[in-house]
Amino acid sequence: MRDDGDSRNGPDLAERFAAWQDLGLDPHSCPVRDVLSHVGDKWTTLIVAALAGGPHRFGAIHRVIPDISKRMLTQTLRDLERDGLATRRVFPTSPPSVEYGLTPLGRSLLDPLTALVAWAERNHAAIAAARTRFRAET
Amino acid sequence: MRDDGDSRNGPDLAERFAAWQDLGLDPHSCPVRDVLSHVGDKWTTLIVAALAGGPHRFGAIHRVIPDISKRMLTQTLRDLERDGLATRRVFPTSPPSVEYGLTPLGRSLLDPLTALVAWAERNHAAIAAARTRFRAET
DNA sequence: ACACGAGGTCTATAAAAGAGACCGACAGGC
DNA sequence: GCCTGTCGGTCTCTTTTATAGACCTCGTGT
Repeated sequence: MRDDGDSRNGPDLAERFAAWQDLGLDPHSCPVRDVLSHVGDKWTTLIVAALAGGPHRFGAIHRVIPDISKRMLTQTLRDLERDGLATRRVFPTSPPSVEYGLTPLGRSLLDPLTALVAWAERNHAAIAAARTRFRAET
Repeated sequence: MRDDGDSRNGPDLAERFAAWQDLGLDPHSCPVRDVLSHVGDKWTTLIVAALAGGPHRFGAIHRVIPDISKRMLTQTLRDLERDGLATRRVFPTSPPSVEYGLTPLGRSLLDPLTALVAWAERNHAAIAAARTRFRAET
């Protein structure tokens, strides 16, 4: 816990960043980039949010996020399953139903994700204002 | 939806998510999606991390993130500037040099971003293991 | 005069996302 | 028995987005 009383974590992130570079500098072996590319993609966050309250079926997720194509929904769920963040359970009913849920690992992502979402909610007005200002200046 | 009371922030995110839907359900007007699509994109996080330690010049950022094309670097920096997260200062030297830095708003993003990066560092081994397992199963 | 480096832009190509038709199995209506 | 609809996908086609890399302008050092 390196709190120098300054409450700045900028240097913290900068330090880590420098460390990644020293340790190889190869972007392909950088786990942070690999992980963040997932977390950051357009649908992953939304789907994880949708599953945060409990397991949902494929159709239910689709209803909750209407503007995702089935193709992307399937793919994103596969990726989540592959990375151990989500579970996929098939019930041999007819028609078959499939239920997706978060693993403990997936649930552990909710914490930082919620922080990020909270930041977005706090600051979207400021961002919108900045955009308006920027457009006016050019 | 079941609530077994042991997942503290799961319901939190699920609640917010439900609230976004109640409040319009239009994904285009959802500020969180708008903001997260930025934060999540491949380069934004890296560039913000690179600027976390202080302002850097265009070429310096490029040297630190070698595998970004100039085109994407320019574009991502423009977006950060547009959204009020980064500043761009041109020095009339020759050849002209341009310095990019974070605004207070940009620095406020470091907090949640650091949390996310920390999560990625903590869990990338588990994710890699899950991937290996998944590949073996199929 | 020439090449060079800074900070870009432009173009051509590759990768990814989106729309939406289709599928296989079964259930219910007629 | 036949038609229709549902569920959880896959397949194909089109559009969007990213990448690589050539090129540009301007001044400077040699």
